[in-house]
Amino acid sequence: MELNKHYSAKEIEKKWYEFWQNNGYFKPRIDKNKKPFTVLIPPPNVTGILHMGHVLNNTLQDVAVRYHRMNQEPTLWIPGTDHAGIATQNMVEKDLAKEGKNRHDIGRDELVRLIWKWKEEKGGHIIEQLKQLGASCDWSRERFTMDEGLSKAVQDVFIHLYQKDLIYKGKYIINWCPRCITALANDEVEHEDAQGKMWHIKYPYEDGKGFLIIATTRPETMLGDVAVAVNPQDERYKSIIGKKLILPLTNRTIPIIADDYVDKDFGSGCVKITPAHDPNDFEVGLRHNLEQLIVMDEEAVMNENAGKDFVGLDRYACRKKVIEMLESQNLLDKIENHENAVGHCYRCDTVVEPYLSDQWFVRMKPLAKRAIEVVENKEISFQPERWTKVYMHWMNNIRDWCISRQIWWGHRIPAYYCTQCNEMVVSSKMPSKCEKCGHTQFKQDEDVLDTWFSSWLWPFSTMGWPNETEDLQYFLPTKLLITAPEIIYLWVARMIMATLEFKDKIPFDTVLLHGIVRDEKGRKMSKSLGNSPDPIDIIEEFGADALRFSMIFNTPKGQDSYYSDAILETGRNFCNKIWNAFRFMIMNIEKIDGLPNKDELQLDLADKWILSRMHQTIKQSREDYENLRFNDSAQILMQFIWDDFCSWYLEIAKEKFYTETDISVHLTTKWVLLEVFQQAMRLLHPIMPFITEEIWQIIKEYYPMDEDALIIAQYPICDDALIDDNIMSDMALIMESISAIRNLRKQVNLSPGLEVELTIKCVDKEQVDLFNAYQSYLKKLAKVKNSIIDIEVDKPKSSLAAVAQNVQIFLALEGLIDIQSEKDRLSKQISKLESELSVIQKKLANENFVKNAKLEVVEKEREKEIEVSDKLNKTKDIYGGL
RNA sequence: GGGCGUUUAGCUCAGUUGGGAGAGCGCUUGCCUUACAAGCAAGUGGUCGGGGGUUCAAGUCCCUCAACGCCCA
Repeated sequence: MELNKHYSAKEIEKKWYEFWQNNGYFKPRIDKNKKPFTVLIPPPNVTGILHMGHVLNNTLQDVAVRYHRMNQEPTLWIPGTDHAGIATQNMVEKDLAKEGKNRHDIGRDELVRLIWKWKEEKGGHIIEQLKQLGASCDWSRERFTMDEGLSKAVQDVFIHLYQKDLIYKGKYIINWCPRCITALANDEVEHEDAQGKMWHIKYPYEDGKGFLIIATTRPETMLGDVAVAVNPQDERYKSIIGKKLILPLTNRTIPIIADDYVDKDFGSGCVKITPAHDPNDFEVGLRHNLEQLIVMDEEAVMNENAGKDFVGLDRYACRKKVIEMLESQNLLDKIENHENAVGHCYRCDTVVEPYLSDQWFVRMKPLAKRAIEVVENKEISFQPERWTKVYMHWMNNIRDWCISRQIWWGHRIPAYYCTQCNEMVVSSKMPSKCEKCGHTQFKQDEDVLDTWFSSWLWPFSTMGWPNETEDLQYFLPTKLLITAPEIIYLWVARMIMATLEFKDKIPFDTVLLHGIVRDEKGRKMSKSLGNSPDPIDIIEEFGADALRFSMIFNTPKGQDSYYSDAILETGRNFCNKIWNAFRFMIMNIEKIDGLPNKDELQLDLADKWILSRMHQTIKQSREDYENLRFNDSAQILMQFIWDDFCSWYLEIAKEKFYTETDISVHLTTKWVLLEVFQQAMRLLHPIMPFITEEIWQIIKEYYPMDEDALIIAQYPICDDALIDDNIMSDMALIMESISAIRNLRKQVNLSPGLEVELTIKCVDKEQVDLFNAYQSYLKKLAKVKNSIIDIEVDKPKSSLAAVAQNVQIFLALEGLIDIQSEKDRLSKQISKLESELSVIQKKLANENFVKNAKLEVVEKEREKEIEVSDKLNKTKDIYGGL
């Protein structure tokens, strides 16, 4: 078999993805006696293209899914996309704008038709990209939030909640994006600290006797002021409550009122009240029965209520003009710098405007109650655990959810108004007759629902709800949700509430929250910085496996991930290492006919050692996968494959293949190589699915295995009986000795091929036997020609020496050593050992330590004392002998 | 203003009930040794942010200070 010297992912990855898909391996193998392992994809935006955040999120999910699938659990990963109301409509409106048109020119039906067309042609591109990444979703269950079934779910939920009085319509202050021309929910607003100004404005008293100073960061809203409020406890202002002020730039007079909401210590202690343009003022206005004067339109342009000087001005132009006019009238007291958090639309980054309008809301408090309980009683757990507090804090202070959006793309609100008497009916279809006035003409509510209003149903709408399906019975609750903390409120918390309300079940029992992907300087990746590489370019150049491994390896559980081209090399190099180890194995085993029976194996030290190490690795990797510590899993697997298997076992295998003549040794080595390699591929498959499937399938040609594909093969199970501590410690001595010899050689820059003679001074017969039995390892790995191995040996004159555990190793090199540098090296080592020993002895001399510490800790310390002092004496000995 | 988090090697970070400081990358040195130079081998490198406390024992627990980051108001 001819294999390339460098691993090339390109042809291999596509081939295996198709193989998996064509054989239905992504579908769950349902077994009613087993608990399924189900994962819900956080549905990406249908307009989205894959970015590094998706790579991290979906790789984590795929690792979990593949691990559990191999663990023979019925495993299901449900994929899909959401319709992303504002974002998707924006895409099409942008195209329209190029033709000089807007949505009103073409009308609602035509716009919606164009968006569907856009979606069918260009949407869902990200799904194909996820496949390139290797995502093993059950694509036969792919869902879209505007599918018929999911739309039915949205409608049913709306009607149900309305009937339970958990949905209401009303005129309230909401966050308004004047560019998207729609309402936003509180958590769709992103706050950024900005350096702004605080304007101190003089409001003259009606009676002409002086001014009251009002501080504001948004002077343009003063045109909508209907009062000024002070705190009733504020001694400074008690006497003026009830007096009237003249509102500058207008002809209106406004009252001074008292309200506890006012903070005496902030600004001047007097607050202008603008009920139609500030959420706090809105509340004050309700308490005092104040007028709600709207001075802006839906595009944040001042309307006629703002007065003739300002009508038609954009909010910022208006602000400028207000300031200029106040200044010219000498009504501006002072201007201070002031930092405050400014809300921005999460879709288009426009500064949002608090805006009074008619909207639909979900009453959240009643829904939150059980959602708090299931987290409190640990039915649902967040990992890392600290997110529990974040969740609880939000849930305990939850506010009503504004769900209506003034756009056209989305689920239209199932509310109908009689065109005669305006009676409202919430219903799944248009009523035929008004129960109030008998009229037969109705008009549907123009608004659509927030996209999250469909996403929060994802755990059960994807499984066929409102129909009572077998899927719902079997797969709900799902097991693991993997997502980013930024949508813990927008999505995670709401899914918990909805699933409890409509299915009386939790949606999932574990939520893993991961960090964000940053660039090497720690900056968030963003389009505007241009620091976000295209994952597809990376996959095409290096392969999905390399990308996946690098991401997993570099991302500790729950932490941010730092991406740079440098970390990609880890994955690429590891692929190449695996590939070449495999190539070496095939080249050698092809020359050996047959396979031994298991009972014919003649396992030697290295064979038993690598099997021991493998079972330790199996145990550890299982633990790491179970605990969602995938980076640790990646690390120990790399260590096992690269350091133990390649650097030690393969090197020893060379010696066996090249110099041993005993056929049974060759057969045993062949078997161990194949066994360890195929197991290693199983261990690594969740992280690197493609290269492992490729290699495993070829191994299968030489080493029969029952399974048809690695993706569904059994994940290795640790056999504790094969972890042999004696073997481990014998091998450790040999390995340490080899390293020590290599170190000695390096000190005098011996040419790498030159074979040397050694004297090895052991402490007991067992050691002598061990070194005698495995001289061949030393020969291959440390280029040792002959050795004198015994308990009583004369150390050669002028020799380099090293200590490995309690064994002294002498390398005779008469005339070659620089005595002084050797003395320097040894004295450095001696002082290190001395300080180590003194720490130990101090501990043991401490009565309290011996009295209080656990027995095994004290015992360990005593052993250490013997070990270190022994090593110290031997090193001193060598030093003295120079 | 409230909350959460971070601070360990030059860089990015692990370190799970307190008990001998680790990884990857980087750096130094020597090697194209018949799997791999995307490699091999040998090394260098840290008063675990400062201070205080609990304990026989603290990177780990408690208090405090500082810097940075995130979320919410």
